[in-house]
Amino acid sequence: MGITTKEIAKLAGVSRGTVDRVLNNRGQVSAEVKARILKIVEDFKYKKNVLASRLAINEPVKIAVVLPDPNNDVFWQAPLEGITKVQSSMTDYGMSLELNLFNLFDSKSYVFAFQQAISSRPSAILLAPIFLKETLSLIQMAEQNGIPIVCINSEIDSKDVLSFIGQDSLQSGIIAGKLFHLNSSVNNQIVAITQGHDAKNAIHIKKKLDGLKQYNFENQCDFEIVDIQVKDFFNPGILQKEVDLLLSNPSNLRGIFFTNSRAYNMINQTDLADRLLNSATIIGYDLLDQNVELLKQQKIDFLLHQKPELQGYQSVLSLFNHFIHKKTIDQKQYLPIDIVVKENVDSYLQERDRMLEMML
Amino acid sequence: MGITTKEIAKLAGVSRGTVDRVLNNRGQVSAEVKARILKIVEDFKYKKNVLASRLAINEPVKIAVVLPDPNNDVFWQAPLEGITKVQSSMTDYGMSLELNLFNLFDSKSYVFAFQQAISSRPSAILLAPIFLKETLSLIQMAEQNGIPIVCINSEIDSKDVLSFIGQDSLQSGIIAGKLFHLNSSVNNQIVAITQGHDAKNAIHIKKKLDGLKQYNFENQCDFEIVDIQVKDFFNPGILQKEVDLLLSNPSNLRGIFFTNSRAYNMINQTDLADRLLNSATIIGYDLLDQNVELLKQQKIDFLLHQKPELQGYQSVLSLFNHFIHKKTIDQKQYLPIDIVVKENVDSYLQERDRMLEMML
DNA sequence: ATTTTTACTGTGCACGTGCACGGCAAATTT
DNA sequence: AAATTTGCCGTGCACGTGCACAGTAAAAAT
Repeated sequence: MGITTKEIAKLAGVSRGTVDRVLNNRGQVSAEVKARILKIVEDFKYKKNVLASRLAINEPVKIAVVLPDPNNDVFWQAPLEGITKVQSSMTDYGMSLELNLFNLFDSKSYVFAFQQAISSRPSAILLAPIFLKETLSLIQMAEQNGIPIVCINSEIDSKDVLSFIGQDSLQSGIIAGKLFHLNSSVNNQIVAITQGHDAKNAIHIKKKLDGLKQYNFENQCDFEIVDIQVKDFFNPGILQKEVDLLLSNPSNLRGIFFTNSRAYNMINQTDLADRLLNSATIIGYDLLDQNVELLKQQKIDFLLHQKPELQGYQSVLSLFNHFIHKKTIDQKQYLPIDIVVKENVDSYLQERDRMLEMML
Repeated sequence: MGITTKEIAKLAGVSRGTVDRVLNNRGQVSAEVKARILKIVEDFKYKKNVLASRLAINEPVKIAVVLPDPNNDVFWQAPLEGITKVQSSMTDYGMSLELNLFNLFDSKSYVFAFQQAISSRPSAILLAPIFLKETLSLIQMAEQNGIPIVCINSEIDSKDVLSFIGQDSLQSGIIAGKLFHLNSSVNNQIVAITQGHDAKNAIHIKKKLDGLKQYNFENQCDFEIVDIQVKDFFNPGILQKEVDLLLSNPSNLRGIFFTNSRAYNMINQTDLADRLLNSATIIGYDLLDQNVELLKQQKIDFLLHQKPELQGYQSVLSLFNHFIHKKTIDQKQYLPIDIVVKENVDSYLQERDRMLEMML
């Protein structure tokens, strides 16, 4: 295969130890010998054997994972699966994960989980920065302890973040606008439905709305975009009341934009779909089982896929490249914005399942 | 991290060699000792360290790659990049690639490349089965030599194929139908443009057409679907003549479906786009530079992305899992059918570039 | 002139697994 | 009873790299 340090040593007429010092910049080598060795390295395109290297180092890299508990919100099961599935292969390379789950609806538990993570002195923290305010100071704390942070799903503008892995939310809103635009109905009212809780904390949700408005503006669509904030997505009564309000006036409705992954809640717990009868375009997020079911029933027209498993996988892989392969990793890793319809949803589901199996 | 064979040996009161014989089913171990060892393996959930294992085996796995030369058709550059980029990481694991490129338009060179591949006695062959007739007997020949085959891009129905990695072409045609359907124009003529050369050999192109027709039928769209076979996609004169023919009669044109990746050829070398002025939906395949440019100029409305780099990457990864990790791999690995529009094309391009960097 | 420092370079063990070889009793054959 | 075979087990080297330690000259200091 490739040339080894031993062979380099023989060619250079020195011992392997000397070659090793040159390769790892550990000094203590005369200029001429160093040059001679580097020449050989160049000529024979020496690449270090990562297997042997990791085997020799044998010092574990611990990653602290700070994510919402999937028991509070199914969405977070996917990233977690992506992360844990890849774990088994990583242990060979000396990477281990430590989970610190928190309650999505309790900022206290968020802070606690984060502090717990820091105090375990990990090599890095893998974070879903749900609570905006609390996050910034916590990130600084990690920074002071020299612990790099990788964020997934929600984008945080901080230079102390090693990398963000997730979707470009603005662009995703723009796509939503485009999809509403494809429908050549004369109606021009678009209702964007947000969860009250999100509106406060999650900037990425706000960006989705901005994107929608931006598309509207740039393409002179003349859509009338109505923001609706629903306090409790799990309360059927409240949801039904919102639906009644929505459909009360003579219908000018062109589409509904669910900004989070809980479209299924409103559609399944109200008579929304029955009363609309495909007269409006419905767009939601994420391939949760219930959303997929509604997509196949044509009660949802488009799902925007955020590839949450891939977010988990890719974040771990990035840290792997950073720590093991010493590669530089991109500060922003925007995942593709997949447009999922009834006809291609199965292909995405298959990909997801296979990905979780194949992961190296 | 995990328990090692040495530790198992100590716990079982035997030497590491004995543990090794049990783990690798090499016999020569008394039943009681074997049971004792397996018990410990169970209890401590022993997992072999793949790094050390590969390092010790040190026997290369050679993969022969039989693909069209990208110089004949740009499309094939992408799979090749996916394959070669991952190569560097694979060498550590003892996998090496041997390229056998052939001329896309010359079946002789295809047969030659394949035979060349077989005679190099590789562990497996990675194949783009372009020429249908020739392929079947060649596959049998490989089978007789005990060389497994993985196919990409074009699906071959043969049980002698270890795995197919590519798109579900039928489903992809269905998606095209859906996209034409979104446009609520009254026009109902859809023109499918195929390259004469493809029509003869490539079953996956035929399947795309079948998919389009199937959508039309199942959703009672009443589209009039017209097949056009263009002999030479690289001859501007012929292309222009086809366009003139196409736009001669009073326009009932709803959309144009380019079944291969060469939409850019007809659009750039004729006045098609100027005369249509967005009155018809244009669908093409693949994110070639020129196609992307046309998408951004709104001269193409949708591109169906086949993720060719991923095809290359995933096929090598599958072989990796098969040979190194001894995993079973799926016989059909359908990639997702990505719907690419002006607004999300950049996200796909970014993903592509990043993928080629990140590959483990 | 002897010791100490400096500037290098070589040696050897470790990481975990694969595998060839050798050893050593007990069972079997001559 | 001696020789051979069989079944079972341990030892030791290899893979390629990291790293601690020892070693060896020449240069500098005493």
